Amino acid sequence: MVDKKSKNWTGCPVRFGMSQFGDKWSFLIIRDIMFKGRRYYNEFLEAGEGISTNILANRLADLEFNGLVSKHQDTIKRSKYIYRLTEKGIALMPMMLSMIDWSERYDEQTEVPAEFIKKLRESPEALQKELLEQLTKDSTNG
Amino acid sequence: MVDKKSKNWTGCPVRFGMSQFGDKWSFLIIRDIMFKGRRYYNEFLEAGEGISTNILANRLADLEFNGLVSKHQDTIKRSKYIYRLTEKGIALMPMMLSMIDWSERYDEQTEVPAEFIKKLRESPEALQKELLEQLTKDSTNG
DNA sequence: AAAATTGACTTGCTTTTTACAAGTTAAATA
DNA sequence: TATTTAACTTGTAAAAAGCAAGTCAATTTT
Repeated sequence: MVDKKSKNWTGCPVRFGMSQFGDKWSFLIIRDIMFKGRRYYNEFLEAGEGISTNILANRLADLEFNGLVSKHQDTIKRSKYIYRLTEKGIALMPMMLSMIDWSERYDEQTEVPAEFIKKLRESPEALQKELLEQLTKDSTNG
Repeated sequence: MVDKKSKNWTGCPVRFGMSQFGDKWSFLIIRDIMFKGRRYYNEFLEAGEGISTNILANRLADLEFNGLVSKHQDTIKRSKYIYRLTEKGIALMPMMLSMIDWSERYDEQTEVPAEFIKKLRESPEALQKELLEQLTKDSTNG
């Protein structure tokens, strides 16, 4: 959990960030939506890192509560819920890309595609625009 | 703790990042060194968020183990230890600055100085260079 | 030189979170 | 009508965090 109760987590920007999305699983969920096109509870579960169902539900609720993620019923299949990044969530993209850039440098076993990293370093604006379109286009649902 | 045992945390850059610095306290320690000029155990303790002594020791050890932070005896007062960011740690600056930029936007009670945020948005290179000099100059010790 | 203090932890114990397995519920198929 | 799918919830054990107190070496003070 990312702290809710406790004192005052506003003010300092790093502390504020931590209170909004500052735990491992939140980052991974944001990654899944932002870069992997995942949008359903099920898809997050199958992400590979093995998050537990209760933790996932909890983190999605936190992220929604903090306004980073929105939750809507799927219009076609009403038993499903679509999770999306809000504008506030999408605005984390530069931070996420910086992290990716860093990890590519320091993880010897990085799996970041060479093409992606090249684009990130040579024309970050273009890459960001591309990713943003992916996030926004959104296949009619919700 | 930021996971040590468990499977394979390399590969995915977000997952890798989480394994290297992916918890609240680690971020706050990095902030303290990077932006507040703190370098001693004591100074981290007094940071205001109230980290426990054992957790602080543990996180510093993790960060050192991961090569983000270095630890050296203070040359003047040998009972003290100086903690610094390594190059690898310093390389997180763009990510930290992106987070600060984001928080300034979304935290209504942000305390980021207007001057700082202006510089960050108008001439990020210059700001980064300034901050870097602060980190590198380093008052003769260690 | 002895006593007190500083600085950086470590230890023990309680509380809070996380992880894992199993169960529930509504909606959509078969 | 009976299954299956999708998204959770609940219960419980294990791990991590938080808190207070204690250790220990290097200063400083008396």
